[in-house]
Amino acid sequence: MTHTSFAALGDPNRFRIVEFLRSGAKPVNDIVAGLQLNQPQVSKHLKVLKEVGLVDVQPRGQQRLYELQAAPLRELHEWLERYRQLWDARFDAMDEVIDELQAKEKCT
Amino acid sequence: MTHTSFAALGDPNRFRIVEFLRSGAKPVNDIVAGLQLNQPQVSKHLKVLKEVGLVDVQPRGQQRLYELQAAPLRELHEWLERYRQLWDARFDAMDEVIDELQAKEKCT
DNA sequence: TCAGAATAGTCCTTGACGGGAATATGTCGT
DNA sequence: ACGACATATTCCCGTCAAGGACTATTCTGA
Repeated sequence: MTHTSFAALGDPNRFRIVEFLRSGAKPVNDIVAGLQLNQPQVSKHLKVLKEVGLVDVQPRGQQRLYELQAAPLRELHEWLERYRQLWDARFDAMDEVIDELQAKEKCT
Repeated sequence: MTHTSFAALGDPNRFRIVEFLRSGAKPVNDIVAGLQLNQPQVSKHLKVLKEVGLVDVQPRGQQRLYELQAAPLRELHEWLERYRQLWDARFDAMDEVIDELQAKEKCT
């Protein structure tokens, strides 16, 4: 569901965590140190982000690597695409370009 | 701020209102009827959406037309673009295309 | 100016959320 | 098995936001 992802990103600290994870998977303590947050709250926020699918965990020794997941972000992006006509004057032109790209794709 | 828009869209009913407004500006009562909500809550949600800039009002007789605003949506879209590499294999190719488009733009 | 329609605001209650502090679980090295 | 480290969970509390019901405002038409 799109709006649950929005809700998760609506919290300032979770938003920061997501931005922090953009540069790659990180263990909890990196987030704690990088964003100056307390460890328990980071774990709690990560739990929420995991529940909505925005991140996934993968154990690495005694630490857990949290990594952004493509699917929900792609979903949000697609949702916003449906509103593109509201601001993008080149909307139609852009559409054509995308079609061209996809056509090229099929040739490979 | 991007995360305030996310917060506003995180509420299920506000999300529905935004989707409902995608087809164009509408008076409050249309939203009330279309989404089966009570009028006061719709007004309250619209107030929130207005505060974060997602909608704007324009009086029309005794009713007020609420309309989606491009700026915040474009902002969200741009924010998500920065995460595109996470899911879009054609990311680099797409980047080139965008550059080309912007180059053409300057020529006009 | 009065009635009625469209919308906004207020008061209240309730449930959810975030933060802090302390504690629990789990894992590694020795 | 033990100690140290990394992370998760629990409890408590204060705050905030959403919905319901009611009321207030503003505009229109007669």
